[in-house]
Amino acid sequence: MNRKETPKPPAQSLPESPAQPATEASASNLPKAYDPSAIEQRWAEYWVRERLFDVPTPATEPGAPSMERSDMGGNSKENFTLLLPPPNVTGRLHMGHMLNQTEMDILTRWHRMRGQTSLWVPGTDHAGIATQMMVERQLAAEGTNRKPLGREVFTARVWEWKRQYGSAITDQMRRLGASVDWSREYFTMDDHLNVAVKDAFVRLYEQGLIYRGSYIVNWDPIQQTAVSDLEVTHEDRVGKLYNIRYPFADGTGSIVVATTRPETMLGDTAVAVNPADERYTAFIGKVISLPLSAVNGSPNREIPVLADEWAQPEFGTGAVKVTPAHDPNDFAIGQRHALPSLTILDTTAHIDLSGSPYHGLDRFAARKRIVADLDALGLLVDIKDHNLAIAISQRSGAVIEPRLSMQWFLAVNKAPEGAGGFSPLNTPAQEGGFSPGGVARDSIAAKAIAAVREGHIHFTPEMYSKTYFEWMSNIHDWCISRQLWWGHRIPAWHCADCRALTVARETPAACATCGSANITQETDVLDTWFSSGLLPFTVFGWPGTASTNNQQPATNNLTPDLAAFYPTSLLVTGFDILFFWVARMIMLGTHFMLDVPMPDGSPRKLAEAVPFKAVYIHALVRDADRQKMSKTKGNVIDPIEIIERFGTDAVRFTLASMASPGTDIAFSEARTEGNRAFANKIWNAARFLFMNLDRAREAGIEVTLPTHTPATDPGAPSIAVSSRWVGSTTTDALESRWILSRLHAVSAEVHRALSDYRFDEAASAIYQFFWGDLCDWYLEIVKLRLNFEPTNDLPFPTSEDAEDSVEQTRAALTTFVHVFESALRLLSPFMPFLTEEIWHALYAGLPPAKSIALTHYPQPQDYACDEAALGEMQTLQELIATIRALRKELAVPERESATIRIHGDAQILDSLQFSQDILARLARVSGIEVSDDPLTGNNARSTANFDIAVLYERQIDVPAERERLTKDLAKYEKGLAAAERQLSNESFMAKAPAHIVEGLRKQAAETRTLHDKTKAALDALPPNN
RNA sequence: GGGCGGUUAGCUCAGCUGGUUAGAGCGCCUGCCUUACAAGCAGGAAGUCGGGGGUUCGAGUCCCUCACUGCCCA
Repeated sequence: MNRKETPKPPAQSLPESPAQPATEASASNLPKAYDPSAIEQRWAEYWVRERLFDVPTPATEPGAPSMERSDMGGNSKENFTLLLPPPNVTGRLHMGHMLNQTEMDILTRWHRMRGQTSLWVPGTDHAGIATQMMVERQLAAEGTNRKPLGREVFTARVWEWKRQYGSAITDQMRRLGASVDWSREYFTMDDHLNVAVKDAFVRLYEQGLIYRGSYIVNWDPIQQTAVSDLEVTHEDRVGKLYNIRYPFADGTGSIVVATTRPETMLGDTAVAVNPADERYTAFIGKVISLPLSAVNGSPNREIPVLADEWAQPEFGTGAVKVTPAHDPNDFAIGQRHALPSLTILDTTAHIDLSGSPYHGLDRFAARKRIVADLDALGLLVDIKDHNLAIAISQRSGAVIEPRLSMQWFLAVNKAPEGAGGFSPLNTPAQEGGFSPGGVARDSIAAKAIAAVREGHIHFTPEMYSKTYFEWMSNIHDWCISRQLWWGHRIPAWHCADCRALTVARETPAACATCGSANITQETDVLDTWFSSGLLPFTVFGWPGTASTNNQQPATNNLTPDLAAFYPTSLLVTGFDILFFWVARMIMLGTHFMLDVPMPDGSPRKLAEAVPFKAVYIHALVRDADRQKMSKTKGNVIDPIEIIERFGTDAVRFTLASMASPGTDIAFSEARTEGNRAFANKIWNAARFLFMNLDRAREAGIEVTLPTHTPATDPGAPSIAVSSRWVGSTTTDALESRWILSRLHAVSAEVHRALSDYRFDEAASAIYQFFWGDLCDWYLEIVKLRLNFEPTNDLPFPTSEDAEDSVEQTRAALTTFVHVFESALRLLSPFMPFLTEEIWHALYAGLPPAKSIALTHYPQPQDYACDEAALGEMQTLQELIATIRALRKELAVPERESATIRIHGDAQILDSLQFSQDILARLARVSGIEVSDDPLTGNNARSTANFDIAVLYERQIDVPAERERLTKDLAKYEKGLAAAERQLSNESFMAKAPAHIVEGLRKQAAETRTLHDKTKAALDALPPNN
């Protein structure tokens, strides 16, 4: 490899010269405690600068062998592709992002290391309202607003804002170590994406799936735009229910209506009662003189009483006022009865009724005045407290004002039309309204439902598919227009002469209907989610017709990138955008991509038209008290601040280890601290390794570092070549055979866990292995084998002994360094910074690959599994633990050695013979006596396999010992009783599977032994004091 | 109102298709500065698996029911 491309030597650990021998990784210049801040920035920059994770567009035709280059690491042929859910360009990194990106990064790094072409595409979203708000806030501070600036100047300001601040969140991402392909970074307002959005819009329009019409929409009076149903939240509040008397025009009486919004009475065009409500049947058809409705001194308007099922007899008085222009339900009633719609509120929710005394009043001020005036007229019957759900705009917090206005809709339940043909308003469905006729076959929604139902997209956790179906089958047409200036402007032009619409990809010169040049472009922009819903194929160049340099020419819209990377493998996201984004990507992806042929030219099936094959929905990150983080509560945890305190790796590891599907994460600083300790543990294990490599070098012992065969493809992982130590033989030391077997097991476990998105299980398996197995046991034992002054330890050294000792040290150190390097690779996707640092230090500036992230991920088949070694080691561990516990109980001073006496079967005694040195070191055993008889004394303990005694004069704490033994005895008695009950149960013996019965028998026998031994020990105990 | 979750050690959470005596991290108690690591080492205590009922040879796991709690939709 090109040495110039190796990173600048880490300040902490790498020697200045990159040309040091491999074994010169040195412990002397590594600080005792791991300091993440000293290394993270450097590696984050290195990964980006060296473009390590860029994936070029495949040069060959799709499906060619270059994409299936590797046979290592199991089933690694398929590409692994995923899209980063684009954060808002206005955003700042929060814990949700960090969890999301940690999970994606772990998976991407894992797949990459397994040899798959792994492409993770980053980008940011232009976030219509949010971004417009940022700039409007700036303008407000300057004492102006967007109106006097005009649209062009304003959008230029937004672009300027984006240029200045738009990379804040991606800069933060770099800090997380996200292994994305930065060369493919996009912004949803990029030119080529704009081309794609326009193209998609025009196609949908031509298919008759986009229509324009006047419907009730959720109107945000602060932003002065329509927002979709999804952008509205409902809050339960205590409001008032006003009962108002409406007198009949003929003076024969009155009817009392109930309403929560009296100010809208100015726009009433009817009163509705239920046809079955006998109280009112006589009134149907009567005419009301609507109070307060007079304008310019004219008489009050007259409105009818009509019958409609929607009026519920049990609600209020059973009679409801109907305001079609300001209530979705009333609008529906208006449609049914052909009522006029009277808009009495302007876009800022002020009364707009010239000549009325209420004209110009804000809706809430108008309410007060109207209620007071009604009261004065004696028409206010009463006011009651009433629980109601208030619709709030998610963005601005404004109370939504349902408003009748001209909007653009995407018909989701309608089959597309063959070609062209705008069918105006033939689907009078609307958001918040009623979608007639269910879901049409071939409709956008139908395909999206089928994609999941037929298993082409799989949700994890599974239950989210239920939520998805529930929503999809009740879906309304999607209001896609927004009255904003920032966003993809709708490619439609209005003709001032013939009023026809011209919808086109390129700005037309004249009206398509009458040829008039007197045309103006639609001022509305598209809902941000419309453009982000297209991303899974537009980021890969669809439709392939534009001439910008990012674009690839394509026939039938199949660009080389689409051929190579579509469908993407996975989407990782939170459930909060399941409908906003996930469902819409599925709808738009299946709709558009079904028209794009497969690379071999065959028609694309639904299975290959989906935008992704799997969706992993992750949890919400809450605070330590399980409270949802919110700015108003002030409990927001800033990931950057946490990272600065604990290090990125520790935070990543914490999130991963708490990420079990289905449950929210209560972010715990204590656990983060624990994982920082884990990082430190690894750091120190590395120091220990380096120290011994130093010593070996000084002693002239040559140790071969793990080699990696360089990858032939750029971006492909190197393969660790480990033949010497992988095939461990029975002549190798126990701890070697054991630790390799553990590596075998943990590799398998991590593979399984990550395949199931069980980040928690994968993290815990690695943690357990690295700390529990490697550090606590293997490393302690290997200390025995590392003998750099061979002759000193032996009473009568011979040259042969010396050679043996050197060989033993070399073998041990070689295994150690290989095991450790494997463990680093295993951990790397979870803790990329720490492992990168240590790995480079190990190779002393001459690493066999540019990054540990480009090496091979440990696979079970890389490590020999030695069942005998596992069993032997387990017994040894049990022996040591028992001796340690006994010593503690006998209060043997920590540093003092003691003789033990053991009673056990031949196998145990046999293995003991080879493990004397281990016992000596790990349990401070100075001598071993074998006893033919069982041991039950004060200083003895029993397990199912052996009895052991520590020969030490000091008396034990008799009462404490009695308590312990009594407790144990009770436990054994209980267990024994349970086991015997089972074993004497005929139906159990008849029906339970053999291995269960066998297991229980064995267990019962062991418990019996323990019980008897414990009983004996208890009996042997002298009386208290 | 409709739907979907959750309730396991002091805290935060695992526990796969029902199967041997329910696990982890943190915290807690005790003893150790054993030259990789005190962000450490060793030992230890701690759970009637929300209540009740049922199915089963066998239930933390399946079913019913109640309680509490969270979320989504209206």
